[in-house]
Amino acid sequence: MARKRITPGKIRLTEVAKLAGVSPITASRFFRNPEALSVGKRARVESAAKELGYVPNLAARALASQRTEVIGVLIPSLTNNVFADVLRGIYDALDGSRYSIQLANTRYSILLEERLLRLFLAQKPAGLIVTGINQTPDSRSIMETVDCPIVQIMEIGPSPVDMMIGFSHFDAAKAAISHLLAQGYRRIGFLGARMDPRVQRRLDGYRFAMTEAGLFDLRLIVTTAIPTSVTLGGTLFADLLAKAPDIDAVFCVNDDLALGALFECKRRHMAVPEQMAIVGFNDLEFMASSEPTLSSVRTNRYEMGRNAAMMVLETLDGRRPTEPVVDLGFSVMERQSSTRRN
Amino acid sequence: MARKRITPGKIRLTEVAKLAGVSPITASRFFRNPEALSVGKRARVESAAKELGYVPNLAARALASQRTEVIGVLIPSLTNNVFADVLRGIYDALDGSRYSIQLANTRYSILLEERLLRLFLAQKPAGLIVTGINQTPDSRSIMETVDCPIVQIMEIGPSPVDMMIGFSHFDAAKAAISHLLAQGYRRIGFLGARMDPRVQRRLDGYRFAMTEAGLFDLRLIVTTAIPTSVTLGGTLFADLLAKAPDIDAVFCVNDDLALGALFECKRRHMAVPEQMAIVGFNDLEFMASSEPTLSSVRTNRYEMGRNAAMMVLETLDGRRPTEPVVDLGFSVMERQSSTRRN
DNA sequence: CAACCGTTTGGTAGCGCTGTCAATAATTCT
DNA sequence: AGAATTATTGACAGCGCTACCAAACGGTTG
Repeated sequence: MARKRITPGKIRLTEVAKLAGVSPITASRFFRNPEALSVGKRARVESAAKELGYVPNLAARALASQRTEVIGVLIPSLTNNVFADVLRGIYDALDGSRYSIQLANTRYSILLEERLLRLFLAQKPAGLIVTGINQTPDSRSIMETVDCPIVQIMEIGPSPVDMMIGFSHFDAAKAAISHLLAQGYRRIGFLGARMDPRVQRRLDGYRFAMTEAGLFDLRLIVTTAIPTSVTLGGTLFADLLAKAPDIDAVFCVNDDLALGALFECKRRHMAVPEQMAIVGFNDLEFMASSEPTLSSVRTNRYEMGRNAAMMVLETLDGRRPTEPVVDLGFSVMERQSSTRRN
Repeated sequence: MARKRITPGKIRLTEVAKLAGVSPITASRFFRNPEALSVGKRARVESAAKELGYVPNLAARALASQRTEVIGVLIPSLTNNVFADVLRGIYDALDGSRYSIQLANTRYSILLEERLLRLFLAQKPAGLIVTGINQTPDSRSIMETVDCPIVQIMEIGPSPVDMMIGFSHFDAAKAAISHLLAQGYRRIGFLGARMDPRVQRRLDGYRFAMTEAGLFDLRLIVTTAIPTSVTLGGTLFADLLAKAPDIDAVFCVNDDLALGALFECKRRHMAVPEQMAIVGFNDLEFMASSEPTLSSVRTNRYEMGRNAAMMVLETLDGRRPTEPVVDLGFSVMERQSSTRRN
C-alpha cells in the first residue's frame, strides 16, 4: 500500500497556524483577507509566518480555490517595440500585486490566438488581456462566456467583449495626413508593412483623408506583409519612389519604416523636409532626436498596458471601472521632417 | 459537516479514464509518458481525451507531483531591445513544449533579483534562466542548493552555477577597439550608459586595448548611470566632444547610443567616418541600413535565448548538454561608419 | 434572563492529479 | 517447459490549501 509521503522541513500553512496558535483555516484567511481576523490573531499569524519564512503553495491554493492568480496576456509579437512598451506597463501595474502574468505570443494569427485562449481559460485565469478587436467568432464567444475580467487593448471599437482600452488608428492616421496637408504637401505616399488589422485601419484613415482632399491615388500606396524593419523602410520607400517619383511626402505606418525612409532620402541626397516630408507612427524615443527630427503620431503604449492591467485589478477588487471603454487618444508630433520652412 | 463540492460538467482525468476503460492512473500516464502504455490503451485514452475535450488541470498536477512545468526567467529590463531578442529566443524554444515561462524583471538590482529568486524557487520551477554572473552571494548559494537546471545567460565566466551561455563582453569591446585602431583611429572615445556589469566589462575591454596601444586617456571616457536611449547618445557624445574635442572615433556600448552619436555628428556637420568614426554594440537591425551604415559588434541574442531554453529542456529530458558553458562569440561588423576611405 | 444578532473561529472534506508500491500480463532466457 | 525478467496496469493515499457549514463568542435588546 501507499506510504506517507514525507515532506521533511517544509513549512506549510499548518506549521504557521500551529506556531501562531490558531487553526489552519484562520491562518489561511490571514493571507487572503486579513481584515477578517481579530487584531490579535492577525499579528500572531503574521509574525509566525515571518519567523518561519512561510511561502504559500500556489498550486495548492489554485487547486483548492478553483482559481489562479494569473493574468493571461495575448500579444501578437515580442519583437515589436510597441508591445515591449505595453508589456512594461502591464508588468509595472501588476508589480507588487499578488497576480502574475502569463504571456503568449499569437504571432498575428487569430487561429493561434484562439488556441492559446482555450489553453489559458482552461487554467481559470484571474483576468485576461488580449490584443485588438479582431478575434475569431469562436474566440469571441469563448470570451463572452468566461467570467473573468477581459481587456482588449491597442484599439477601440463598438462592442467590447468586456473592457477595452486603446485609440482609433483610423483617426490617428487621418490626423497625420491632415497635418501633412496643412503643411502644403499634396502627393503623400503611404508605406505599410505587416498589414495587421490595426495597420489596415491606418491605411483606411489615410485613404479617407486623401480622398476627402481629392488627392487619393493608388500609386501612392506601397504595402507588404513582411514584418517591419528599418531596412524594409528604405526598400519600400525606394519602391514608392519608383512608382510615384513625384511624391513630396510619405506617411509610414510605424517609426522603423520612417527611419528607413529617412536614411534612404539621405542616401539619395533628398532634403528632408524640403523635398520630402516624412511622418512616422508611434513616436518611439529616437524620433525626437534624429537629424532632422522626425514627426510621428504619439500613442500612449505604456499607459495603455498599465491601465489595462489596472482595469483588470480593479474589477477583481470589485471596483469595476465606470467606463468600460477607454480612448487613450494620440497626438501628432509635428517635427522638422514634415515642417515646411517657409 | 462539509458537503460534496459538486463540479457539474467538468471533465476530469477520471472521466477520460472511464470512457477509455482504463484506470485514472493509466490515463494520467498517457499525458506524461505515452510510451509507457500499450498501443491499444494509448489510442483509447487519446481518443477519449479528444472526444471529451479534456484539458489537464495544471494546479492539481503541480500539487500532486510537487513540481511545476514553469521555467523562470529573470531579466533586468523589459525595455531593452537586447532582452526582447533573448526573450523571443526563449519563447520560440519553449513553444510547443509543455513548459511555460514565468518572467520577472530585476530592474538591474541584484537585491530585487534575490527576492524574485526566492519567490520563484518557492514554487518549484522546472528550470531557471538568469541574467549575468553577478548575483548576490545569497542568490548564488540558493541557486546552488536548488536542484533544477539553471542557465546563466548574456555572458560567460569561470564558475557557472550550473550552465552558462553568452560571450565575453571584454573581448568584444577589445575587438571593436582593435578594429578602430587598425583603421588608423587614435583618439577613440568611449560612451557608456546604464553601466551594468556587462557594460562595465566592455569598458574594461576598451581600457585594456587602449592602454596596450599606449593611447589610454581618462578624458576619452564619458559614462552615466542613466538608462540608454538615442537621445542620450547625442547628449553624451556632445559631452565627450566638450571634454576631448580632438577625438577621431567613438565606441558606444550599445547601438542606441551610436545612433544618437551619428545624429549629433550630422547636426554638427561632422563627416562620418572621415572626421568621426562610430562603432556601436549589439548590431541591432537598423545599424546595417543607416546612412552611413554603422559598424557594430554583433551578438547572437536570439540564439542565446533559444539555446539557453534548449539547454534547460535537454537537461529536463535527461540529456544534459556535454558542455555546460557555451561561448556564443561575437563578430565585429565593419561598416561605413568606421572605415577610412583611403 | 432568555432570545437574538453579527462577528470570529474551527472541523471536515475534497479540489484533480500523481508517487509509490504491488499485482498482473507478456516476453525472454536457460 | 519452467523460471526469470520486463512491460503494463492498478489501488491507495495524499500533495497543501480553501469552500462550506457550524459553533462559539460577545454584545444587545425586550
